[in-house]
Amino acid sequence: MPEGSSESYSVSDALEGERWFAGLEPALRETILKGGFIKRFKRGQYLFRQGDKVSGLFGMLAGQAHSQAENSDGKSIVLAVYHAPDWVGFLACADGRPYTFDVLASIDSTIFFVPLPLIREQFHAKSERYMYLLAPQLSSLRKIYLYLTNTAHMKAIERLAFRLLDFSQSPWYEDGPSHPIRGLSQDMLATAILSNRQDTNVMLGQLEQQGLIRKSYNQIEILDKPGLMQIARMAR
Amino acid sequence: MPEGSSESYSVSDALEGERWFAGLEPALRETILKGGFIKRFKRGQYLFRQGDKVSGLFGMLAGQAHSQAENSDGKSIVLAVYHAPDWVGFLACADGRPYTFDVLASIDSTIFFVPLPLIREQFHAKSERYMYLLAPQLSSLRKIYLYLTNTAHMKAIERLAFRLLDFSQSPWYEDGPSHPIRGLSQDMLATAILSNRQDTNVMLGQLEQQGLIRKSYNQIEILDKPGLMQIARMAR
DNA sequence: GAAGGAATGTCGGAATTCCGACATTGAAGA
DNA sequence: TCTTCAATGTCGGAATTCCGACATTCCTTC
Repeated sequence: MPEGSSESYSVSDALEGERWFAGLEPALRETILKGGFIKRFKRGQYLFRQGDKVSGLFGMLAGQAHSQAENSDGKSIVLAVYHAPDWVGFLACADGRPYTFDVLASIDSTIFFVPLPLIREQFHAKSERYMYLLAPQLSSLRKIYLYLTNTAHMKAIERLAFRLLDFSQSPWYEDGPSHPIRGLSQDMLATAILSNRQDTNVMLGQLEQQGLIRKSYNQIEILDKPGLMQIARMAR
Repeated sequence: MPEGSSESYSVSDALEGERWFAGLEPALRETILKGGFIKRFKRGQYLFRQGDKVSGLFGMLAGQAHSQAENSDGKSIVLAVYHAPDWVGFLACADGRPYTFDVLASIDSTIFFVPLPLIREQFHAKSERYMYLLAPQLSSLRKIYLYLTNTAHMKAIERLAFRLLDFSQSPWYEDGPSHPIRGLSQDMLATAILSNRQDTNVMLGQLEQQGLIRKSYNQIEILDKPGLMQIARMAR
């Protein structure tokens, strides 16, 4: 994937594949493409941090990012994983309040940045467009309720299967391709399923044994989505 | 608490105490009060069910309701508790999609019902007002992220303390009074903290021993909010 | 006010999760 | 290539959670 070119047509191509962006009016899309610019993030570099003032909206062009939040003990948990061409930062952009969690590049990434003033001008100021900014958040809320309900009575391995599917897809839509999960250690994955590093390591081994995933250093690939769904009790 | 009178001035008084409603323009408040009506629900009666088409917005006048959702095993978990003068049903009213969870009266309740057509006419059709409908949802989303982060590494008793505080207050705002939690069995409470009936029973006994709560049949009263907050690691 | 069902209280053993310790492997930089 | 540090793999005992079983208490209804 050539991620060197910054001509607007390639950015456009990358982002048109994303449902939210593709659903905007052509003129608005054009304005956004003209008003934003490409930023590169090294692995571990923050797009924004918990408590930061809103800076804008981020569109993943290549690479991968993830969100995490810290509790009062200083332990952090991974909340979601973003792949190209997902957009990141809707919540804070929608209500203007500070970001509620960190988002950082899981691996070196290329990201299209749309500054807040442009967002305000195009969405907030034109109230009929405000809902575009909010719709993804409402769907996100529904998804979280579903997550809470489904994982409530699950064993750790079921939560693991559930989360692997979750992390390999867009946080906003159910369907779409399964990306490999890159740049996340088993330790970080463990925080996302309310488990621990050691048990997560063993459970990943079991899933690999069954041919459902392939794991390597800082990376997990989904091989058998239906198989994982069955373990995650999305069937049964 | 006299809940017999249905004259509009008393409904108005009851609902004015709620921040969202109080924040609307006076004319809009008046329209809502005129366009809605009082409904009474017996304990266990549903306001709406998961999958139902949106019917409208519900304002608690007296009593208590709670939301719950069922997983694929048919086990349900309690998600939130609503006291007067909380409003219920924002999410579905906001995006028009079916309700994502059940809401039912925990005890006999008096509720002010605002039909969907009126909501559409007053909020959706006037796009500058649409954000009023959405703001509570965004705050709800932030709260859930906070919840996920905080409860991730907690022991059951800490989650219990956290949830007792949660359930005794409005789902939408941090501050406000601590209501007693009524009509919820220890079994139902257990589902909300990912624990089981037996252990929840013992833990409630411990909290009562410490003078933090008072429990009785189907009811729990918060006696020492700061004490519970400390256990819930909202201090420490 | 008696009967029936739901909710609470209590035990104890099984299953699961937690977590320190230590060896091994992989990646990045000098 | 060598060094260093992060990530993975593996054990085993401690702590916690799960859950069947059964007695008791409380509410509701007839």
